[in-house]
Amino acid sequence: MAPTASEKGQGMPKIVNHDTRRAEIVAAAAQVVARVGLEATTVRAIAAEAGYSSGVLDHYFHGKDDILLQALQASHRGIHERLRVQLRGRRGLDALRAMLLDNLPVDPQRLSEARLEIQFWARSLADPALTRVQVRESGTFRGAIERYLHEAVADGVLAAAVNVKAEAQNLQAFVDGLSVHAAVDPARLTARLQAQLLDRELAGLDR
Amino acid sequence: MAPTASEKGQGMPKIVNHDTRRAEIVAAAAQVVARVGLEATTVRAIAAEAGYSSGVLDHYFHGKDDILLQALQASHRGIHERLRVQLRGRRGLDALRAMLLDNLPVDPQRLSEARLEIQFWARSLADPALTRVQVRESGTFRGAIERYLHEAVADGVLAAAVNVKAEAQNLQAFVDGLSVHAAVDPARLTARLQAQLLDRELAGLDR
Amino acid sequence: MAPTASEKGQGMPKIVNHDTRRAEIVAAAAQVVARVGLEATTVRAIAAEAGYSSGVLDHYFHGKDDILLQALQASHRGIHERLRVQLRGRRGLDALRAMLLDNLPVDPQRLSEARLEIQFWARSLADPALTRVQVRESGTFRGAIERYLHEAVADGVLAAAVNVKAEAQNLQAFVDGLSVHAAVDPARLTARLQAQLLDRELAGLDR
Amino acid sequence: MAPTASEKGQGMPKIVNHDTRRAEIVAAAAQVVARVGLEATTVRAIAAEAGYSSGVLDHYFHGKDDILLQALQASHRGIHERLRVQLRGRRGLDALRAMLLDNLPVDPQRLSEARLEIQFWARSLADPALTRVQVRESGTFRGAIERYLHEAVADGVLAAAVNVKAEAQNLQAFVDGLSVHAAVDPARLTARLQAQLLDRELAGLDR
DNA sequence: CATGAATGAGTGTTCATTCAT
DNA sequence: TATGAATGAACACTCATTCAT
Repeated sequence: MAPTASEKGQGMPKIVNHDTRRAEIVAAAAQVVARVGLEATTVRAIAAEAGYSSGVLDHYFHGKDDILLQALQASHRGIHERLRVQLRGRRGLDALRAMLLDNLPVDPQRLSEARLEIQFWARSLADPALTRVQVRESGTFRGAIERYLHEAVADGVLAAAVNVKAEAQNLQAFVDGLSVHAAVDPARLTARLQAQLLDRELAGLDR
Repeated sequence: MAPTASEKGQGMPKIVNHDTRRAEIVAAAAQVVARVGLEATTVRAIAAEAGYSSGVLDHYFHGKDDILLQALQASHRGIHERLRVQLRGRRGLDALRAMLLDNLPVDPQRLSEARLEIQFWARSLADPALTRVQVRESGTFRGAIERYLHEAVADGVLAAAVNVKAEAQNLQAFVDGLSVHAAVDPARLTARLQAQLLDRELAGLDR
Repeated sequence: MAPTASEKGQGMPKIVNHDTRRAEIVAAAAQVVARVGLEATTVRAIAAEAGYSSGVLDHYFHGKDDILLQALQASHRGIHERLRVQLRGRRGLDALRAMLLDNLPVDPQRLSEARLEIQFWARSLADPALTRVQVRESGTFRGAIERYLHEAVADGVLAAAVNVKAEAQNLQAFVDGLSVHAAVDPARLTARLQAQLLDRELAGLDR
Repeated sequence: MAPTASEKGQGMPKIVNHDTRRAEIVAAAAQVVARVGLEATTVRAIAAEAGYSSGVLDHYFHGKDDILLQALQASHRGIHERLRVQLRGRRGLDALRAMLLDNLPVDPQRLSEARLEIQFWARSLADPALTRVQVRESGTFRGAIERYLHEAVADGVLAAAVNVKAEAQNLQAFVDGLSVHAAVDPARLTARLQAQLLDRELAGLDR
């Protein structure tokens, strides 16, 4: 079988796929931000993480802010894609629990995502453009929670009197707050404990 | 006759109260951090906010990190003091609700505190010393929640079967998460809405 | 049948005329320099102007300085060629006026040449190799002025007492100075005004 | 006698005169530009020339462009001041000759000024802000020439029929053009020769 | 004690150059 | 031959820190 020339590390043809390279660097940037924080993230560190020299970034991005914003958005896209696959065919409280659990730092990958997100929360407080991105993302996520709650009501699992919008907001606040606590103190808030706390919070819905 | 040493511009050695001066500068630092974020906070901006030249900081602190850490701790002390006064003689769910509401960004002062806190969450993820401060503070706060929950159980307001530790953790997560959301999108999460959401969350305890 | 080697994208070795390609790129470089100045001229901009990728330059030049020097010399050659055609069969003051007028930025092409020249004046002050080029070129031009002045004397149009060398230098200084002024402030120094000023300057010769 | 503490190099009081320091650095910048050209002028070279570290510039200027523009304007101011002193009480052709001669690179100081000016001509072709500065300065200078020509007419030294505006423009073009030639080829255009050429040009006015 | 001038390391960014394809 | 990806040095600029006054 002929080897696929598009595989990484091969003697690549002179033309590289820009989107691929961009994704590579953006992933490296996300790693660095999650590891050392936004403040300590330098373009040199990103380039080194990606295995390139600092100059490469110039070919694929419009400066550092561009890279960082793309790193945030790539993280969001990754989460969305994971959820899309994971939640296919599921609905109501089942889907809701899965989605919320997926947003907790219960494993290294999700911890990394949470750490990244927290960094950008801080920055977005002083950056209107970033604020808009966060507000939109947050709204999308909350909308999904509301949808699943409505399904639960339709399925008769939840009382029709439930204030869906308020409960959705509270669940989102709970999950994001628990993410912070678990990110700051992972030894105490184990994956198992996080799941238990989530279930307890969801149990509060039956009223 | 005693000379008024507090007058400015004298040639004689000034007798200043170090703690007072430190507190002044630390308060200025907290203001700046809350306003522009940790990344954009410069020692010159802090000095200017306090009404001094940048060099003064050298006399009272061991560098920028020292100032910032003290700013965080001063914010914590301020909150504790406010709660001490506010909660005197109160107990159970009444005290719990008051304490949690005090921790939400429902007015400019509390919004400023929330903004400051979020900045330090981000930084503490990459700074072990800061992590310890945050874990301790967080534990103290959670301990207070647990105490009030125990009182509620003792008063018969809450069922004895309630898992106090878990509920305390969840309430803290909820409050911190809501703080972030309200800080990022204050237009949507008004003070009134925050209070309603808090009451709804507390209502979930009655089970 | 002979294959058309000039078609793009062929796998076979391309037969290109090096001198033609060089001339193409050099012309592009001259355009860029005239438009944005030497400081802002990048090899990528030159390549883009010529319709090639930046790497091509490597095949035809010994670095950026080589391209720029050739651009200057190409501009000089272009002017010489234009004059050769334009002045064929003319002599004395008639030829002199035509030559000097040709050196003023009275139309877009000549303005471009003037702008290019001014850029290189600046650079030649700090680059001995460039200085030599400029001194030689300047000398050639001044020699032509002197030749036409001699012809004018021979034709009895100019007094034999005229100091040809001095007048030639002054006319050249005048033309170059006016070129700068017209290049910097083209709105004020219109083509028409430049011609009038030149004629006035030439009128000063009748003494 | 008590030493004046404001003298340079002394153990200066903690307060330095900002204007003095600025002038110092601007003078250093002008030197560097005149010596190596605008392109090769770095802030580090300017700082080194002034005897400071690169960071000082931050205290006194709004970036490199600010320094360079001030260097140009300082050169202009220096020339104006020198002329003001030199031309006091003089008028007509006498003042005119003195002013024009002062603008030729007849000594190291004036050569330096000419070299600086030529650098900025080049840059102003691509920098509208700089163009405005140059056009204004050029206009002021030409206005002075016109004034002296008018005086010469009033004094009966020059024919009333003289087109003052045109002659002023031509004299300015001549002086600037000769400045370039002398700056590029100082060995050929000695101070003595420049003066002779200027006198010859001025002689052309008598018509 | 307070000042603010000065330092210099570190940053993001630009870009001529190289070279595998 | 032509490409454009990759390099890495050089740059302007920021800023915490130091310290003479």
